[in-house]
Amino acid sequence: MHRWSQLFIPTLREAPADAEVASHKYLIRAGYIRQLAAGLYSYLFLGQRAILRITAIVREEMNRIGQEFYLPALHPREVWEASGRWSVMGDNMFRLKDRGGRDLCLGMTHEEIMTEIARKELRSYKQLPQIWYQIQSKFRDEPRPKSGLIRVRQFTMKDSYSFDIDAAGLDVSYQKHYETYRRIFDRCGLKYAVVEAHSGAMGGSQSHEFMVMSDAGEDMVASCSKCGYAANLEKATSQLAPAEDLPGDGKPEEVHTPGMKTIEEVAKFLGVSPTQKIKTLAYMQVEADPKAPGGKKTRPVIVLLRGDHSLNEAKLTTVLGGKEFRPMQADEIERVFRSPAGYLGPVKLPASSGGGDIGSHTQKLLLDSLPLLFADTALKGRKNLITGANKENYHLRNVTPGRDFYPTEWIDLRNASAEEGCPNCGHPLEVGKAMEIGHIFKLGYKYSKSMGATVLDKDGKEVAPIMGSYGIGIERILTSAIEQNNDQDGFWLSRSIAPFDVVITPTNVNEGSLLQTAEHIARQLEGIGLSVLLDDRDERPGVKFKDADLVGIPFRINVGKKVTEGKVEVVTRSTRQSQDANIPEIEGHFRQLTQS
RNA sequence: CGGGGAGUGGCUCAGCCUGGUAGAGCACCUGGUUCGGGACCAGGGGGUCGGAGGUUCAAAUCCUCUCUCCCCGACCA
Repeated sequence: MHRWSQLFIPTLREAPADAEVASHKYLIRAGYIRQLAAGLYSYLFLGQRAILRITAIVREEMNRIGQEFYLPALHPREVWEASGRWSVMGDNMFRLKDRGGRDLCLGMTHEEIMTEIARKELRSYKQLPQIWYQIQSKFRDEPRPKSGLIRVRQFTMKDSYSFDIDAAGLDVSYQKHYETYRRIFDRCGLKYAVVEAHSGAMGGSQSHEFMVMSDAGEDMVASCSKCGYAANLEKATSQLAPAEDLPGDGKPEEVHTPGMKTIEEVAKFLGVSPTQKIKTLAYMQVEADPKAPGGKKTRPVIVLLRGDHSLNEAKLTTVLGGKEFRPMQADEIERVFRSPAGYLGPVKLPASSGGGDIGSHTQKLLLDSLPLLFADTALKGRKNLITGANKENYHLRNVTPGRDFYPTEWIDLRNASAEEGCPNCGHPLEVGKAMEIGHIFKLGYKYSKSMGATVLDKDGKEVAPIMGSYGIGIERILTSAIEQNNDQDGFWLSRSIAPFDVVITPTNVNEGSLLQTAEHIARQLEGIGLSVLLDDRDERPGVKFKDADLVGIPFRINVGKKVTEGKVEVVTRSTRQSQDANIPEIEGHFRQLTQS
């Protein structure tokens, strides 16, 4: 048994001023962690015990489907050059040089290292499938570490990688992870949602995120309480109530809108709803091109949305095949639209397809740099809309898509929002903040092909294995548990991940009999496999109760006055329910408690 | 990187505007009284006021530069 008086559990009465979210405050106050620098934390005794219990669960479940490796955190540049990510990762990667001047980096993830092993060692389809995993530190030079352990620069990740001969095999590996993740998070006692995730530009056919709904989170999730639909807002879609069109059959005509630049101003001025307007957003796609001046090639990207909608940048990234984009600058807007911002619209705008006028000679020669015009599906089938006239102080009315302009593509580009209909069942969606604790991802051939990993298939042909990658943020299991289980006095963890199962609090250690009884109970409970923290400190009962409430241990036994009647109090931290138990029956009492 | 805030003992903070012997509460050490929800009394230890430079007879306080941390945004395979 562990005796509190001998341990280092530096609890704090007050939270440090710079802690904002519950998990940050309580991890510090409960003596789990201490900060070393921005985004870098030391895990003290209780914190490390909780982390160890979490990793034990993860390891146990992962061992059912995969094999644990241990990989270097320090990687040579060449491996990351091979996948192309040495440059892609930019400032997010910690980089250093060894004494010989060779470039190294600290691993942000381990796709490259695992694929390198596969490349060198896997020869035949007969060796597939493989699932390899590790539980290890990852390093990311975050632009802004925050919220205690939620976003940090060094953290522990369980990451696994699957190698299969074909897509059907990948489906199986993916499904195994899906189920394993559910088991892991269930065992950790978390309430979570599995959501469809944005899979990025590169070959990601399928991706799920495991999310804990929490205001401390950094993602937004749209969910339907009726049918269970849930998706990251980056990916979520919705059904819209039909919007009313303005009456008439007229052709586009200019209206004078002096100084009216925003959707709201124009709508109010003309007495229409923002839903009857087209919002025109001007972006510039940016691509590296050694031949172009400045090494960068740009192309205008124009996005049309219903006036009351907002652009989902993740969706636009997907449409652009992962290329970067940024808002157009004023001079670029003038050049493309021949109009200042505030009066932009798609009518008579040269674009890469559709029937609009193709402008000047030079533009024809630069087909490649013609603007891309994407229109959100919410505009499809609408008529008589209002939009900018590409002329200062003028807008156009009676604009009908498909007649007055022709988009390059109709595509879903808007953010779904609360109260819009679930795409599956139409029930109003809910949108809330969430913290990502796990992510499973079908990588496809990105790494095996770029790094040249191949095996021979049964026809003796060289083929690249198809890969998946699957991550769990170990610390985030702890932080999300605290975010969802805390009150004024502290937090409580599920027994599976708490540093101890039970804390025993003799109210006065100077009464020898109380301490002896507490020790006796401790030994008995350890006999049935519970881990016990005995608070043998010579402190007043109030202090010990406050600390016991603070540090996340799910059960407490008060050994006090009632010992004379042969009883102790058993308190369940989450509910604060207290029950008297006869000392000789304490084992049975706990057997029951810990089963439910 | 843009915007905002903060660095004074281990923690929370006052003092700064208006320059003049560094403070409080909690924590810690000693003794005593207490002992079921963060006790009380008495005594005590601990701070080059983030750092550098400057102004001044004199700087925690005024000026310049700089470092660090937090929050919002941008960013986030």
